Amino acid sequence: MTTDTDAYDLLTRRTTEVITDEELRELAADPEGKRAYVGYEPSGVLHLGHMLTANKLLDLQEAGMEVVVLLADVHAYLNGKGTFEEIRETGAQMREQFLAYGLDEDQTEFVYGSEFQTDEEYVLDLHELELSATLNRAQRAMAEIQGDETAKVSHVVYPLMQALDIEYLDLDLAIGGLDQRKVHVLHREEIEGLGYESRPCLHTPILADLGTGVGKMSSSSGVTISMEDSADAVEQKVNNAYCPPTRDPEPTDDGEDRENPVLELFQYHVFPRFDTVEVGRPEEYGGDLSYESYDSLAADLESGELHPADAKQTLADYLDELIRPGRQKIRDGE
RNA sequence: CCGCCCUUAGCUCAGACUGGUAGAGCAGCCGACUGUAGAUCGGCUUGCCCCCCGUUCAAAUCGGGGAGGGCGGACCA
Repeated sequence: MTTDTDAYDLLTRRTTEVITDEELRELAADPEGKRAYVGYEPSGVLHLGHMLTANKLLDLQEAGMEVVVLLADVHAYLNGKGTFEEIRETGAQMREQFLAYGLDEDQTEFVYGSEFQTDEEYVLDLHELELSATLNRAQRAMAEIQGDETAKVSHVVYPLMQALDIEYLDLDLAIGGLDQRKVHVLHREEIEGLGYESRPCLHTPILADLGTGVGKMSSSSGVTISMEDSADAVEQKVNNAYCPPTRDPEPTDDGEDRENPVLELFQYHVFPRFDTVEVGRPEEYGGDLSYESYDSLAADLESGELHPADAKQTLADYLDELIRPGRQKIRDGE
């Protein structure tokens, strides 16, 4: 049994933005049976970015909400990710990996976009949106998501469909990384013109690039950690990560903001899934440590009590544990 | 449909006018230094020069054809 404030806390913890706070509090007052979703373009392997929003889904399930995972095959197709056959297939793999990661099969509804996005009613609503939304607006919403750098007509249809999905999946809440922000705002501002009600949105952070702490960790340009990675690969990637002993690294010489990706991974991936974090440390450096919260670990890293090298070794071990079931599943599937 | 511009290393581009089988910066990799990474220093890798045909002893470079990409083509100024 949870109280209202507990539910609100569960829903909003480790998010960077709530739109709007008022609407979310209303939802948190009675979350039981309410529906939330995240949409993913099926891509080969589940990586840390997917898992980050999945962690939020786990929070929502804990609060009693129903969770819908949209396997956005039509969206992926519109974004030039391959043929429908290929996309559907990777969608099925993705579903398995989400389950292996820890989503409860009985509490999670997996839906392919193509199951409803070609219904006549949907398509006609889409056309209505095309009529009311501005090209410029749709393109800006799409800018962060778009794969192909040359804008196609499909790219501008894409965010409009997302706006509609939130209605057609009968949701009470939309979840997404902060890169989905403009799409969600588009939904909120345009959907009412069709006579529907806009929904609140919750945005998770975008993890910083592992190697530099600058910009976002991108799966396309290489260094993310995915379920395909071996324990050794995880260890190597983590060990190569940028990790000054602080939560707020100095900006680069070019003035770009930097994060500490190692701490981010502790905060958003390790602590949400483990109650305590044990650091195995050689006697010569002071012996083992144990943490029950992200803050205490981060504080020790800043004070020098916890050396980055030990933090990294620990992080690699825990990430590997998170990934292991999915990795096993991938191997069994081959 | 017509016109102009672009296409060379993973990325941004130089080299083309005055043919002699290719360069820089960044990235990447390796090593040194730090009990991590970064910074710093030292070293290293990489190319169907978009494709085809032609001229030539010799073509990234010149000529022709083609492909892909970008931009433009009412009026006003």
